[in-house]
Amino acid sequence: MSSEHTDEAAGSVDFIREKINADNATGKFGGRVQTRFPPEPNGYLHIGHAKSICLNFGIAADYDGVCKLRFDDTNPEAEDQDFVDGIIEDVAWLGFAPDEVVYASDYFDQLYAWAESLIERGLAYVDDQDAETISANRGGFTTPGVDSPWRDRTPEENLALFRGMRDGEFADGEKVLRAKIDMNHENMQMRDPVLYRIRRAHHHRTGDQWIIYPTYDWAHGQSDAIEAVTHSICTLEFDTHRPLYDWCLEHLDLPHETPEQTEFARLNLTHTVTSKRKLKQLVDDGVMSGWDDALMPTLRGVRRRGYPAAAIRAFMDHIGVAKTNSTHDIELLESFIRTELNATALRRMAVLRPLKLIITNWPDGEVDLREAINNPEDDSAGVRQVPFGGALWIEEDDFRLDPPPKYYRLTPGREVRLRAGYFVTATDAATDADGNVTEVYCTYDPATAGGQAPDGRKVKSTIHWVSAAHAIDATVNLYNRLFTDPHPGSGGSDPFDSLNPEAREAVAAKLEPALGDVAPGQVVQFERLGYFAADLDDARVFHRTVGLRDEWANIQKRRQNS
RNA sequence: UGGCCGGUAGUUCAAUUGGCAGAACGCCUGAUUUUGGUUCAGGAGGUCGCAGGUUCGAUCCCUGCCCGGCCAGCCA
Repeated sequence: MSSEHTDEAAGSVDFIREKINADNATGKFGGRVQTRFPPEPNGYLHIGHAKSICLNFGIAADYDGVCKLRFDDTNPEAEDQDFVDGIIEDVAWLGFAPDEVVYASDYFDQLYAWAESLIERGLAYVDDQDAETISANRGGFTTPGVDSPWRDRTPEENLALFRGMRDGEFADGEKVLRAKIDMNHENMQMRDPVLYRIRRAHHHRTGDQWIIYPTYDWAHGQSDAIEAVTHSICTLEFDTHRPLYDWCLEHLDLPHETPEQTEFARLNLTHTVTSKRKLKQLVDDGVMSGWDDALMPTLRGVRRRGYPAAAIRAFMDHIGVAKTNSTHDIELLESFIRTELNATALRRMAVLRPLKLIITNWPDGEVDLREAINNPEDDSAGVRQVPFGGALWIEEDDFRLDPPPKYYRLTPGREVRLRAGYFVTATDAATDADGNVTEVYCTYDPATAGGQAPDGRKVKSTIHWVSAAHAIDATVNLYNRLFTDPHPGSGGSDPFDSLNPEAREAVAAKLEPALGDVAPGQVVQFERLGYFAADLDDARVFHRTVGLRDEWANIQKRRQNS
């Protein structure tokens, strides 16, 4: 069986695995473990779903069990095949292989048959009240509900009516099938919940075969039971549905042991939203170019953005699972992204805000090839040649006419290292009418080729550069927090009020020639700047995955605050 | 307003029948470094939601209260 989560550190497993261990100890499911990941195909998966995916597939792997991907497609109105295909893709991208891809709609026949059996047992009835009336008669938290006038129809009458619903004898919304439980139950879910409704909508899989569709409550537990799921793991908001989940299964003849539902807290992240509804709105409103916009917290979005699947998995492993409502700092996720990318990403040089640096004593027209290390964390990544000349692009930020305290970079009279190149000393700078630096002049020391002085003298900093004569032009998309509020929508506010107007910025960057060569989606480190992903479709576009930790930024922030 | 679920460093999670409150990320200091990155060493940071009670001893057990989340769709 497994190592990582079961025996490694007894007592440090999460409460769900603890429960599974307990079930295995009593032989409740004969030692069998089966889970499922059950998305509704009405949108694409987001980072919050990744927690559930890792949990369900992770548990199955840990216990040598089974985990299927099941589409909860009981509401045809919002669902479609594109979402199904996208979700299958996303799960695979995250690194999981479902034992099988199944659909709640596969079980429509069985679900229907079970509904008839419930009717025969006098436990369900057809209600003629309309939706508003049903809602009004449900009562409130402190007031009892009111029985429907149709609650006591005979099984025969109910059966005939239910078949009529199925056969198209009634209009949409004219009748529903309800469980007959208790209109006075303290749990609102138990006040005769709706089991079937009439909806003349085209279903992405069953087409027009059905005009009645089961509700979540009538479909979910039964689907679990049909598939022989043992541990049905869902999010906290289904907690009040658990008695209903159990009630349904209790009154049917099941092919397997009764599955048990366990709820855990969904993943929230600061400065973003993990709600399909809100993400859909961002797409519909045109704030995002699509579900796969690199700013979207969707799996497709973060993939375009360059988040490695392995880093997401490591993050999910780290945060664990509990019942405490929680919002993780998005910085924690980013630290996992950096850890993964630091080990794997090739280093390259790119200048995001180019400033011309002229080496005044460089031999006219000469081009030098400098050897640069591809990844200091990984010797096997090798080296590359980078062309060097008398005119270079350097980062605007790397030169100051008037350096603030603790500024180590280029400034008149100071010597710095050009990475893998030479030591240079700034001599002068040209400025425009507003005093902005337009060009910097320097001299280089030919004896420092490769970046080291034979006399052993040191420099305080190393800066990156790109040869002006060889630079590739590219668009680099910089991203900031999607929402300025760490908790968008907190305190009853409209989450969209805190949409960050500066969430994206595109700059015209200069890249070293080797960057002409990256594969679509490949993530590289632009030295001293961060990790950047080549766009999936356009080789001349890069997306900032995440910046490097930036101590200089911290120093400046501190100075500002003091 | 009733019920259910929660409340432990800034954040998220740990703490094996009641026994000196820990980790990760973030922050700070130092070392290393041809990335102000990485790595390494150290540091600051807690009224265990509050108040009572039981006990030699309570984050843990009991009672009351406070705060947060969820539930009154023919969404899932």
